[in-house]
Amino acid sequence: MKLTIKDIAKIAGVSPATVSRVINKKNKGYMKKETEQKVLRIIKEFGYVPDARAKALRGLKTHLIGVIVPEALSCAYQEFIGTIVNVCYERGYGTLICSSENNAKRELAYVRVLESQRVDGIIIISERLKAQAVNDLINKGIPIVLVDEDIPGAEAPIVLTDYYEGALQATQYLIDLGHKRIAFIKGRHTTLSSQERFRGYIEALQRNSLDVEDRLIKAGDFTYKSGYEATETFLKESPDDFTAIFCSSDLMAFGAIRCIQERGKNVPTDYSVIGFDDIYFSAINNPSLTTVDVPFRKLTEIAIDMIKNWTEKGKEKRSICEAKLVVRRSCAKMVK
Amino acid sequence: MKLTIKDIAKIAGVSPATVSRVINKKNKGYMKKETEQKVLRIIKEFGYVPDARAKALRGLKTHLIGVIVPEALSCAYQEFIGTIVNVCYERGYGTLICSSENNAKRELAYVRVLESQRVDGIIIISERLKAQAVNDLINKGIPIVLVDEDIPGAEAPIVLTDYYEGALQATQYLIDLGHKRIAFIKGRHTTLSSQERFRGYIEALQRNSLDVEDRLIKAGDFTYKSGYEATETFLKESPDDFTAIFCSSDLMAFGAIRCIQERGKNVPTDYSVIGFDDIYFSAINNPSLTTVDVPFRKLTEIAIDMIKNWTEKGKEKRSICEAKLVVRRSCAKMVK
DNA sequence: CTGAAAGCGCTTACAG
DNA sequence: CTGAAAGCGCTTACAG
Repeated sequence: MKLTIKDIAKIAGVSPATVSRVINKKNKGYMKKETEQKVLRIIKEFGYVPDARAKALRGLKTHLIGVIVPEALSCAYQEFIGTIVNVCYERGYGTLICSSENNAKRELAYVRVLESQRVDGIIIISERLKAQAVNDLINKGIPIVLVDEDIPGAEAPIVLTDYYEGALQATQYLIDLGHKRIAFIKGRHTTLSSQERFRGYIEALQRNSLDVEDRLIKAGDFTYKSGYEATETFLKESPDDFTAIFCSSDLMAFGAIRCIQERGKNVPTDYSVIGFDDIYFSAINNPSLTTVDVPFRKLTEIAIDMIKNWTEKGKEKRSICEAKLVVRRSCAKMVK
Repeated sequence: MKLTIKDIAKIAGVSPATVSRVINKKNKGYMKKETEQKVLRIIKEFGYVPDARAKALRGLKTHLIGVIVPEALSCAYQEFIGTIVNVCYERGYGTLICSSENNAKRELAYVRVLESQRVDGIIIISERLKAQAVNDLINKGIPIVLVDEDIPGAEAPIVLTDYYEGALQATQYLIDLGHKRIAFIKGRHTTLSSQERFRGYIEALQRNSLDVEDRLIKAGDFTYKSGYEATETFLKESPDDFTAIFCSSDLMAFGAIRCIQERGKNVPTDYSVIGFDDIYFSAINNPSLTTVDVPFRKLTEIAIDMIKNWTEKGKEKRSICEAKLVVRRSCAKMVK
């Protein structure tokens, strides 16, 4: 038995328009107190909940925000998703979570879903979406905010984290600890995140007049496994050529640490390891991980506010959040 | 410039009805091939995406599923959320993620949102929602599936994991390893999950004629911190009275392990530790964690299929999934 | 202070 | 094979 505004109107002996006004608190003060009370009582008694779709059809907001992330089962994005859900709730939005699973087709399918649902805005983390697709959406009046990845040519506001500066600090921290030969494991290098982290590493070495050595730089893809394997190679090829490893993600850092430990070496006394992201587990790991914090909540709040206060010229907004070094116990001073 | 079906109809020189038929592949074969082709071409050219809300208003499905979890920032639920998003995609649904953050008011607010959005079904994990609220929803025609927590009196199908059997196996595993004094740390004990895990532990001890000792049983709340603290107490009060700890969650197990390690003892040679959930990090932790796997994907698939194939009598369905012991390296044979 | 009527963007019998 | 018309559940000028 699904109730409509007409049913409530009939029961209350008023018109649907009046019920609507009560619900939306329109004509406040102009309405007879007793009419309002009666309608309110009946709504409550019968458990009537207005149809948001009908409302939205009339031009009102859907109060839904769509989110597209690259992966739903990776730690960092999971924390991001959780944070978005919470911030959306605080701002009065429901959250439609979509994961492209790094698949362009799937991503486009989700974009269509979000468009057809007429969400009030979309937060996108994507390294493969075309500028054209983003601009089409914006031209149709759907606010889009890019997070973490820039899409050249897209006329959408963007919220970034200063990964470059974060990586610079992390590397400098290792250098200050006395490390001169610092290995680096890249993330999925098609991403801006990975490129920026790498850029910060290089810059720090150069500022300190340290050599950038190709054999101390390996490709990875942000996963535990890739961190483990890259470290395995380092350890096999040049075990005495480095004293620290900077990993582009915490997960890779865990892989690196595990690999080192399994070979009977110690972190941080034999090798220092530093990560990036500061996921939940970094504080729990043994040794706890020194890493660079990505301010998920801040990013989310800015992105949602951009959607909430969307204006035509808002398209050009660019916001950059700070990434802070979090010192724990996976790095030690060089003694020799 | 937002397009409607009328715009497309006008451009194509046909009626909205015809456009609708093309989109929904109605009257297949009865339609002139060239009309169909033309309409399709124009839809594509102008990037027209039908309004799902208008469709739904006419009585069609929204293709949206709502999910209510207790916490959005806890590891196990994050994996659950990620899995649900993926399974929903596979089954053709968008996913509206809601987190009650263990707050009854917030949970009810979300229930209203999901109802107002007229989702095709709701998956609920809740220890506090009233049967009345669930039944109201069902009577309004919204399919509900309860997961993990039973709500007595609710006339909704339910999908459970056999935590009792899982805990029984885990405890038996420790006993078979030679452990006779096994400590236990409960989860948030208002949950069925925690109670069932505890019940399995007790049953295993009794089957093996081992004493159930109150001082070896402590309260916890599933978190890392509570696992750490309970272990701290065990170690202080009766360090020689137990040789293994069974924790009601992996997170608590990590806390236990960390606490033991910080006191200079070893896991598993001094104390064996076993967890529950098998979250991603369990395989990565050092030592890797022996635990009981909760089949998230299976649970999700069953729940979504129940929604998809909803019938009146489906309300009585009950499905119980198996929880399997996953042996890793945090438990060892007793030597003394 | 309140109601009747139009209309949001669709789909679907009903005609033809 | 296709169109005109009604209606899904709301809100909002427009009247009164």
